[in-house]
Order: sequence, then structure tokens, then C-alpha cells
Amino acid sequence: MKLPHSYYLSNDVVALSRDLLGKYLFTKIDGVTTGGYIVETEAYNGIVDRASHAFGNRRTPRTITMFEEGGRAYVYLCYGIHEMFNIVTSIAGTPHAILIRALHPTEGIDVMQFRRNMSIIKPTITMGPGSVAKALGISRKINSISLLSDTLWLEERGLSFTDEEIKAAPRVGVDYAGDDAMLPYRFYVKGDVYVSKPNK
DNA sequence: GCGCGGATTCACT
DNA sequence: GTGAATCCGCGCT
Repeated sequence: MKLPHSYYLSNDVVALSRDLLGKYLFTKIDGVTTGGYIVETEAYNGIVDRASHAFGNRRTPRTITMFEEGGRAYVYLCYGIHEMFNIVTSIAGTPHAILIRALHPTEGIDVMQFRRNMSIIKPTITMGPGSVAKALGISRKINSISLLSDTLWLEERGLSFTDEEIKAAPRVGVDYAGDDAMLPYRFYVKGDVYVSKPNK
């Protein structure tokens, strides 16, 4: 079942980040479906979070997507090379977003392998945010697209993890954020081979 | 206009 | 473990 629009309207982006572990994420491009379940996320907590692009209520052509109503994709280019896929949450005007950092692939693995230029399957196929977006065929062209569309959506399939199976930790690559860099806003499934390290 | 640097990945030592 | 790749968003002049 697709996650309903209401799922994305929660104002608690940190709780939602944890809840997304085990949810399935799919794209359907040129008739081919690819995806799997989410095993690593990071929460970006609106205008008070120094690590967020929207910190200080910064509205620019890039960040405006985060200020839209929840239930959309926020896709941007990082380091001039990698596309990053985020889930926008909360109501319009509150720029919460969740970065999808790793996926445990289940469907369309051969196509994802082709998109990643991999001759043999390795865990790095969907490990790390740039890899997830590339494997799923997500680019800036679909920035702001609805997560209830036929191109990109999430599903609940009855998979969940206990608190013992989940680790909360500081986010990756946000040293510029001062004290906010230490907040435990990264969530992952312990020991899953697709989680970017460390994964214990 | 200019310049800095980034929510990273990969090849290579 | 280290460094290159590579684009453009963003703040400041």
C-alpha cells in the first residue's frame, strides 16, 4: 500500500526519519520498477537546524521545494557530481526534509546495476545518498514531484524494526553545522550491509 | 560578477 | 587513507 498523503504532514521530522526505516521506496521509469526498503535516513529539522539548507528561513530557488507541503521529493546536486534525494515533510511553510542515505534493494536490481555501471552486484549499489539516487534513476528533473505519483512513491509492506535493531547517531558530512552536527538525527538498521559505515 | 565550498564517491597508493 | 572530480548555489562586492 502506498503511504498516504497524511503520513508526510507530521511535524516531527526526527520521529518520521526513524519510522521510515523498513518502508519501501520505488521508482518506475520507462515502465521499469526499481526499489527496496529504506535502511538509513537523516532528519533535517527546518529553520533552526544549522545543517539544513533552509536554516534561518532561507528561501532560494533551490530550497523553496522544502517549504512546500510534505509529500514531495527534494532533489539537489552536491559537490557538482551527485544527486541527493530527500522526502519533504510537514505543512507548507515548514521546511522539514529527510535524506535517504541507504536502501536495501529488492526489485529491479539488474536495472539498478546498469545505472550504477556495475558488472557485479555489490552492497555499494545503494549505499550512500548519491548511490541511492543514481540507482533509482532520480535526478533534479523530478525535484518537487509528488510521492503519490506513478513515477516515485513509498509503500508500507509490514516490515518494521525494534528499537534494539535501530541506531541513532550524528549525521554525516555536516561538520559546518557547529553544535547541530552532534544531534542524533541519523537513523539506520544495525548490521545491514547496505548501510554506509559505521553500521553497528 | 566573483569566489568559496559542499547532506559524496571512486580510483589509487 | 588520500585526493581528484565537477557544478552551481549562495553571499558579498
